[in-house]
Amino acid sequence: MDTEAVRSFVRAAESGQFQHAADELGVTQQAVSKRIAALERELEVRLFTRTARGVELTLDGQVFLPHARSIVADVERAVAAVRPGSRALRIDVLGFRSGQAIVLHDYWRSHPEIDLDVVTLKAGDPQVAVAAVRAGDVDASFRSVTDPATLPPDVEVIHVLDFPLELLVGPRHPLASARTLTPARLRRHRIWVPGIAPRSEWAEFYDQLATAFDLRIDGAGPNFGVEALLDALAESADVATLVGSRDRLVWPASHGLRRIPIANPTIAYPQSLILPRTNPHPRLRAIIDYFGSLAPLPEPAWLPSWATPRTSSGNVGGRR
Amino acid sequence: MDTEAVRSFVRAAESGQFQHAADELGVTQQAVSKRIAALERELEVRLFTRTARGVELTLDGQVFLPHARSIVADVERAVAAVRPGSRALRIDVLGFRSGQAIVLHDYWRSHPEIDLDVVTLKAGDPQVAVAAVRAGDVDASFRSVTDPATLPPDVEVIHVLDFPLELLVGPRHPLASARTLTPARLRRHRIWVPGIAPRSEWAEFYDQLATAFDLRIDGAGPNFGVEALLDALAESADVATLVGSRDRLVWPASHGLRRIPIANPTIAYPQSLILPRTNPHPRLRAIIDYFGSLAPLPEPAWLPSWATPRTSSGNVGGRR
DNA sequence: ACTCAGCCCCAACCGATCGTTGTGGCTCGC
DNA sequence: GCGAGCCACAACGATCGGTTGGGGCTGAGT
Repeated sequence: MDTEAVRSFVRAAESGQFQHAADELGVTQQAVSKRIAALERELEVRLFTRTARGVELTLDGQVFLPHARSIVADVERAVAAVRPGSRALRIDVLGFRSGQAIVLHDYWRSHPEIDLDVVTLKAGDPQVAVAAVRAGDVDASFRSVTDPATLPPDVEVIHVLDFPLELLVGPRHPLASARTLTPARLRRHRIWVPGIAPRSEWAEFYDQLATAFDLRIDGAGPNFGVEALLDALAESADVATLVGSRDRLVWPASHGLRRIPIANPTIAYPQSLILPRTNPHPRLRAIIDYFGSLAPLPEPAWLPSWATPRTSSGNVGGRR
Repeated sequence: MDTEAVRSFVRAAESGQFQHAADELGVTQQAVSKRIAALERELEVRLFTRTARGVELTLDGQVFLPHARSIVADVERAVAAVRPGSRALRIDVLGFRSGQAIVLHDYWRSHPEIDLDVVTLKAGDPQVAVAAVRAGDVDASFRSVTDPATLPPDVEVIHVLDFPLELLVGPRHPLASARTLTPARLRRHRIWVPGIAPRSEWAEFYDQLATAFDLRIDGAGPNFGVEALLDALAESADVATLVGSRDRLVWPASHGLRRIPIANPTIAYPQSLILPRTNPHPRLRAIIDYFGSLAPLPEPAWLPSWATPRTSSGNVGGRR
């Protein structure tokens, strides 16, 4: 099916004349006639009754019209989403199930009129994200930035959210029945966070966390994927892991797993948005403001050394 | 834009290989390659990065993918809506603003998974509706039927709803400030219902109504459309009209018009569905049941002689 | 009553496009 | 280093999409 034909159909249905539709579309009336005929052939249905003064929708045409409008609108949105120049707001996240994606989805649900695209640059390396932002491939990248000074001067870093961590344990783990935990209670329990690259922000974060609360955090070992980790946790009586409270995992309930909040202090992982310093996408500001309006971290909170607790209005817009 | 190209894009994105997508679509790999290239040319954007082992979505491709899926789904729904054989449920109403259309819209909102199309056969003549139902052009027609015996035996008539009437008056009318009215209060006030064809169900209805309550109902005069009627009502100090409580008019508030419910007894206009006796659309039953579940008319109620008050389960499925 | 204007469809033509077959280049894995 | 498995490019025939030209139909105006 040719979407130009669908567009012609909509125009013709609106004006009741092929001629008029043809003029609007900049083609001859015969072309419109052929397009409609092709559409009718494909649908095996007559869409218009031809009269001496123009055309009139048949019943089937009447039914098809709203669908046709929907198709046209859909195509236009799709084109606008990728065509250079008129591109929708595009934000890079670490994964579609990550808390980053979840909060963006929440934002979109409360502002459905915003054309927002969420993508993942398949790279752990922050330099890739920075390069994509600078090149304009994405409008902003959701990352954790330990040291803004290492970034080039033409990107801006805004600390937008802190994600509290929760303990994820299987049913046989000694802490499984706790309603809530303090970091001190985690001492001497083995915490397994596979797949952490050395010298990454996560490695640094867990390093500081282990030191601060005297924890046993094990980042070694190969990463066989989330599924394997969950399976291992479900079986084990002594291994736990940490997850962001807003991360969406794959049906944790089906493994009998439990998520246990951590408080006093709350342990949070700080997240920033990397965006170009010049000509950032105008819609970005609204999203950053939205993040600012969300509930702040419960007190007391622990954050790694490179972050200060996000205040509702303090550092928005400034480089940290 | 060719929707086949979009479909190819989705398949290729899913399998990561043009070859595989081509096999599924029953064309050669070269054809898929060309289709994608055409898409990329049209969007002025690269959708895939070509690798030795297949293809991988670019950022733009990643953004385009959900839109593409949406387009494909949209097209499929549009085709299914009109293609003979696999057609969505289609119900004829008197007008898109009529109470009939409103209740169908309510039904659709509570069952959005049902593909439901609402159309209007542009004819007052019930015979046209009956013919359309018999021919299968529509699955059911929403009409008021005074005498089912006059209809051919292969259609079924089910009394599904009664629409209470309200008085519509301008601000200067003596009854304008009433909160509610009885039919007796309408006596000696002029009620104007233009555009009623002689010997139509509406004519018969108003005839019986006028006799029953000794009312002055004036059905004569040319009908210049709803707008003109509303304008006239807004100006006049002595003319009123009757409208269905669920009919949606064109911003009656903007004319300073008031709708005043009528009770003791409630005056209701009975509505039936005409459907084929053999092989009615299976989804129709659910809609009829939904109508049956709606609140019944408030008591006491007046109905024309050809109708009996609808009971919640009594006459559903039977010919009346 | 006749013409004329304004629709639409059909026919003929032409260039662009789509699909095919045949080839070549590229990168993995053996 | 070789072959398997991809994708892109080239050439070719069929089809399609557009245009011009012409004809039929209907309703308005003279």
